[in-house]
Amino acid sequence: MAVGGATMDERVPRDFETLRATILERRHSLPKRIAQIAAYALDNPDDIAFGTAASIAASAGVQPSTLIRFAQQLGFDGFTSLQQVFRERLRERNSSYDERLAALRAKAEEGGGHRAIFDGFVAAASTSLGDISRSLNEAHFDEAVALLAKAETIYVLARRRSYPVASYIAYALGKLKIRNQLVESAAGLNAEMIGFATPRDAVIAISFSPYAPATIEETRSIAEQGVPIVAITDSSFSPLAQFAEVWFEVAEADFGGFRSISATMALAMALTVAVGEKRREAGRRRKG
Amino acid sequence: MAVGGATMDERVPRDFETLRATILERRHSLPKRIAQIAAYALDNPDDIAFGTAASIAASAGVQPSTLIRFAQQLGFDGFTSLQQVFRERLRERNSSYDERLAALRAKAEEGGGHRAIFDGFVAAASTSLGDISRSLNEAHFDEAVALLAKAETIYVLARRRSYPVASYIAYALGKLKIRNQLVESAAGLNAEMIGFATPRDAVIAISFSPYAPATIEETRSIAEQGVPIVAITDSSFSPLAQFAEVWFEVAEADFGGFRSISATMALAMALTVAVGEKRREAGRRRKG
DNA sequence: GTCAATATGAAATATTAATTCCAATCTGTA
DNA sequence: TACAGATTGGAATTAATATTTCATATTGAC
Repeated sequence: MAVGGATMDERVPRDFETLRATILERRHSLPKRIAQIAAYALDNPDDIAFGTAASIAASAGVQPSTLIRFAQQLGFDGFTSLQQVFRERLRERNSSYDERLAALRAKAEEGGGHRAIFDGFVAAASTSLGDISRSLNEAHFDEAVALLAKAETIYVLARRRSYPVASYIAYALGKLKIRNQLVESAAGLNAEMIGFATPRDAVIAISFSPYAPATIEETRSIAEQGVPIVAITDSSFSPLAQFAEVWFEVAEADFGGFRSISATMALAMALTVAVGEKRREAGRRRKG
Repeated sequence: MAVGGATMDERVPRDFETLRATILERRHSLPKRIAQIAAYALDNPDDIAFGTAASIAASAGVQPSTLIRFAQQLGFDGFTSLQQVFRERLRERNSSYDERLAALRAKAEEGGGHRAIFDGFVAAASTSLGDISRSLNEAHFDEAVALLAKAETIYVLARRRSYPVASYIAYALGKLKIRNQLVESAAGLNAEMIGFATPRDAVIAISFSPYAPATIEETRSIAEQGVPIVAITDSSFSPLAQFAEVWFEVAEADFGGFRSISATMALAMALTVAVGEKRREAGRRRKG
């Protein structure tokens, strides 16, 4: 019908930035209450995204009907469609890193030069760090630190892609004078090495899909000896999770088929240093 | 009524992480359709935040009533209160990257326990990535890639703190089917290993202050054989710089006496993958 | 100051969405 | 195989929310 068509003739802002620009442009020609809700909308976009017409109107100090008139003045056919724009904004913000990564991937694939590859890895690392920073469970972290701090020897277990992390942990533990054993015998003596572990020791096991069979097997075996295990892995379905006293799920972004390990590294370093701190504290208490 | 009180007694997850943990914990004891919506919720948290019960149920392939039962099983009194948790998550996420980084750093500095240690390492890694992203010399990068791409064997040389980077490079080169040799003989045969290198090979040497003497010594020795060297190090005064055809200066931020290695890792991965790309291209040209 | 046009408030209504209910189906057990 | 209990689907009901309407107030031009 023609009436419906009429509203479509106007340029209805489809994204937040356009909407924002439109509001700012018309700001001075808007009636008082409409201007009031307009200002509120730009100041509290999240409230518009999630609130109800009634709750938003109340917060802004106007009537719900005013809110709808505001939406209509901008060319929307009601509050609901105006709200969509505010919701879309949140969704996009949220996925901006993923999109950036996707863009870089595309650029690298179509031959955007080496710089694109480099940027891609930096972006993957940043994304992973952001994710882990949001998702780390503090209680688990404390638990893991406590468990590792009281271990006589910390065994470190990892293969393939995770091996660099293990070697870094071993290096850092060594610098902190914490007895540790990196399980990586070239002579094939891993089983024997693991055999020495007792329940007074502890294990850090690291493995990501596709899980290196050797890591799984060794973790199982050492778990059966009653040695407590801290696992760093990539999903709750990981075979490591079932053996572990505490486990961390780390989601690393990938680029060009290679996953970042920055988040895992950051977690590993934090664990190591926190264990060192805790030991120092404990040592001081014993002496003092 | 007592029924209402009963639901409040249970620990209702108030934040997304707790909710997530609760779901994962009960995952196996949930009925089929409930488990289905549970998996959907964790995979598509944004949809839960924005959708209606009907739309979400349809996307997940269940009935709206199932969605409500799911919420109730978790202790919420309905879908609406479950949804609040998902919305809150989006609001929190929303704060900008820089703001969060600044917050992390502040918190880490004022020493707020274990979480602060973790935040400190994340902040250090993020800072380092930002720095390298700004300072990387593209021409040097291209040069290094060209040099490495035409090598018969790539020797990788690093000790101590840099060793994890070397082992990761070796792993990645291996996956890309690029012949390489990680110089790390436990049997003390490094000198012999290096002896095989010719000017048709190439070296990636990584070392940061305080430079591991072995790395320096081996790099000198291999340079004298006329093998071209790409170095990753931390300043122009680095002893590695003088031997290298191309060298990168990487400034890593530190926390608690431990430097990040995220930037070095990102550079290493980018170099590796770029070399792989270049070889693929060259291969195609030769065949086509 | 009066009038018309515009804007606003508040309640009524229409719409949409969440929740409940009950019959049907599945699952495990005797 | 029969049964009880749990689970599920789908319609009916209830609650909530957006929108419309209309009376009232405000504004600006003459």
